[in-house]
Amino acid sequence: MATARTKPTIDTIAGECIAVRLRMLNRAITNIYDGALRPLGLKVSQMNLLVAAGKLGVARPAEVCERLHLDVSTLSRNVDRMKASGWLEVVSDEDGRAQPFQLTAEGKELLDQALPKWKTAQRKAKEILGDNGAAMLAEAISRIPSEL
Amino acid sequence: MATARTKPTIDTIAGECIAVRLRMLNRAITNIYDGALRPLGLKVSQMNLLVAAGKLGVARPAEVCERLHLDVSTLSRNVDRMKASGWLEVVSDEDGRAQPFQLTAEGKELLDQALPKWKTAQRKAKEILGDNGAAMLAEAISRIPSEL
DNA sequence: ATCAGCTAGTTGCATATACATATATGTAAG
DNA sequence: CTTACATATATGTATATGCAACTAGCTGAT
Repeated sequence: MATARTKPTIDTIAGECIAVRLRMLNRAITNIYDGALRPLGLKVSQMNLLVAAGKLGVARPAEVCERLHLDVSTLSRNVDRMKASGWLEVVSDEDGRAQPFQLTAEGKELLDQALPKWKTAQRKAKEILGDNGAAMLAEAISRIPSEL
Repeated sequence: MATARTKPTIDTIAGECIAVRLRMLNRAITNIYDGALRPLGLKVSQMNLLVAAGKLGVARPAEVCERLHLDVSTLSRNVDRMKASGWLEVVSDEDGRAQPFQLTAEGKELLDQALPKWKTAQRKAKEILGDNGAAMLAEAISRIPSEL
């Protein structure tokens, strides 16, 4: 049953686990942005994709996934919903397998409307993370091993 | 259409958004732990609850949620699955509304088996976050406003 | 021209997450 | 005691996430 060993196991993980803390912080921060964006019917995960599409102009799913460390199947369905909302549209491509997408005019407008809401959330997030925290995030991301 | 304003909006959010970065890091780190724990049929979110239950002895859902900044409805269903797996069990309580839970012997054993897998993942996570990053997480969490 | 293998996305399945709402129980005011 | 309110948890609905398996289209070697 190994019960005797369990207590130290619990203490070790509870006291040190990075995943537990990072996930907790992620929930709290995500809720702040989602709350701010809710009047627009937009979630921060979706705003993220609007920005990525805007940044790339024509966005290839595989490229977006690599940049965002996001599974392609996740992106596929998130893009579906956003196409249904009229914020993204597929662009035709030589390669018959490709499904590159871009912002629609509606998507652009939504992004502009999101900016003030985002600023409010961003300010709150900065209060929690501090300047060090924000800088650390960027550094840590640069150290994520690229897939394979 | 506000298209002229869209470009600066995109650049501002893409360059600075804390949520985008935190969520990206969260995905990457969560995948590391989930990958390490997969042979046990355990996810890091569930390990988190095993540890919380172990730490509290008898865990009241509301208390767990407050500590972990987790919605009660989320916890409710996560605990359901873990009861079904035989890792958690409900404890009887005076208050008829309460559904406090605790680790089963099986849950304790699973935690012990998880420890070496966790250590592997924790080492990889530390390489990404660094000591500063790990310390920052704890500080940031302490600054999350309590609900209400 | 063909077939084997690679690449790009999608679909099946399961879990995690949260808001809104519902249910059940406890508690206090009268 | 009954009613009104508060508390603890569960349920309805929707999105996000990732692994496995699948489909469709491209490419190169024979």
